[in-house]
Amino acid sequence: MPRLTNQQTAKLFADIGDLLEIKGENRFKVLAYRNAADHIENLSFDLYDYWESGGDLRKIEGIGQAISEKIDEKFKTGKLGFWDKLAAEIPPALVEVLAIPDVGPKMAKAMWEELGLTTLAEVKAAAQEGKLQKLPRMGAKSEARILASIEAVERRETGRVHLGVAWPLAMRVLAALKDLPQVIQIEPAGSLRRMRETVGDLDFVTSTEQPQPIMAVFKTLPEVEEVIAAGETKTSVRFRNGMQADLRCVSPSQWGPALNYFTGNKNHNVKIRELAQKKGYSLNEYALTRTSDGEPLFFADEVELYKFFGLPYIPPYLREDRGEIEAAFQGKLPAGLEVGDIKGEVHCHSTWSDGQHSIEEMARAALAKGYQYLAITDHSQSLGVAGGLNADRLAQQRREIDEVQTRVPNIRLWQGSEVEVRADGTLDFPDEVLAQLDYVVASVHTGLRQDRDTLTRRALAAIRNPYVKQLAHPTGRLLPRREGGDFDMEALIQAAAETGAFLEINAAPERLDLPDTYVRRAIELGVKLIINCDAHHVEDFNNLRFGVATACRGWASAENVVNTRPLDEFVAAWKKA
DNA sequence: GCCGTTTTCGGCCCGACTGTTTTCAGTCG
Repeated sequence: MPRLTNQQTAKLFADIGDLLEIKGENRFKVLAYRNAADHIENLSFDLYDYWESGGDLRKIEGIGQAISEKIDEKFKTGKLGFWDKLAAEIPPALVEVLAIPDVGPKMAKAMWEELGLTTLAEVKAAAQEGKLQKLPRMGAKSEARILASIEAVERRETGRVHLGVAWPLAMRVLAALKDLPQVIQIEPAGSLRRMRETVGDLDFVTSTEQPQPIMAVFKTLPEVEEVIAAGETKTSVRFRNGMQADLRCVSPSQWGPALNYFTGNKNHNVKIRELAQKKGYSLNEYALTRTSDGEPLFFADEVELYKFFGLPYIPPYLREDRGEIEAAFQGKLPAGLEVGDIKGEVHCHSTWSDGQHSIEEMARAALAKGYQYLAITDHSQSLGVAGGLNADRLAQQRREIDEVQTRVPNIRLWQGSEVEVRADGTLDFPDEVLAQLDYVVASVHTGLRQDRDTLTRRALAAIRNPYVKQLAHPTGRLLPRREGGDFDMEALIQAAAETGAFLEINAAPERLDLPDTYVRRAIELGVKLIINCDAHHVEDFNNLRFGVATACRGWASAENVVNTRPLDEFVAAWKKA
């Protein structure tokens, strides 16, 4: 039976939720399916493996009797009778109609029932012909907006972007607003503040007594293409790159709940609100209100808000409803780590292969970051497109590294290599060449479409090679869209735990690989993690914040990340079992 | 459909903004 990934299983139940909503099913039932989908997507282990080895599906939050039976049926037979029945009632293509911004379940249902439209293309054609206006509560303006949304979807402008796009944009907006005299506090919120690997919209929250002048500047930023909505306290715009951004203004006394509310994620907020309810309060984005007499309590910051519930401060990167509230109650939140904890890196490139800067420039840039050590790991011979080095050139490069070391003595330099794991599972250099290198990184760049067994065998061979200290970007994914190879990640993580090989958290924003959910699993199994920028340019060292955030989102602390250790201790950690 | 230190039944988070309205439904976050 074809195995399903967590993402595929989650999509199945999310789609069921969508179709049930269009059908007009009880909204809590709809919510239950979406909630189950969210939890499945966030699991730190593979659901299919868990099921296959007899794990109790109902132990997973959000999964009860009905959904566990559906998972069982789907995994066992590859089919789901409930889905087939539902799909016969409601055209499944409506899921993509529902994905159009400004089209919700009511509209999708009306388009289908009254106009017979079931696909994105059909809705677009109808909008162009002015037919949508025949629907109730639908005028020319709504029709035009829907058409514009469809075109944006087709240009792929409404999807999510990785942090390498979202972060600099958010920083530019912040820079333009933060010094305005009316601004008391301002923060980016939403998934960017949580440092999620991809970001859909940008959210900004500001505390002020005078929202209008701030929103006026926001609306006229050079990046703004269109003002979508502009009210008393909220403005929404679309930037030229297609991203939407919201600015919300609250008074300073409301800052704590507001920042918390707009940071999310949604399910974390729901849990916090449930806590409020149990204490006899109702929480909104402005205040906590006592249900009995309507008396509001204000919080000037998030620390005070969490404290009210008897909780320590929960950092934004943990707020994903992955058990952080329960852990906080038990005093078991991970300590996390910071950019400044990283003492060196062992995966970067120079002009010897596809890097933009010389070894000396890279060394000086790393030193300027305060690093104690750096390994230059240019590509190996078979990666021709990236100027991979053969054994002869490696020997030449060794001489240059030695020279640079004498000129830049305050950082320890190593010669490494990012060695290709070839399609047949062998490494790109024989052991006698690997033995001459100070540090060996193994990477699977090619053949990522191979089947699960083949791919997994390749990666395992690399992990188990005695000279390989680290597996780089283990899944091979490229954000925001290309999924990684179909590796048996559980097997890779276990092998890393057994051998002492490091698993990389590649900090390049298009990778962030290991993904945070696997980071968490790796920590559970005692794997030593390592964060590298995979720098091809001196500026790339600034991506470290994304890698550190990914580690934190996977519940890491400094002790789980080997390159938080100073030089001697780091070298001591190299020993493999 | 899920869930339970008040419960196996009866709850399930809340507000801003828009468009087409004559007081509010729909969508979003």
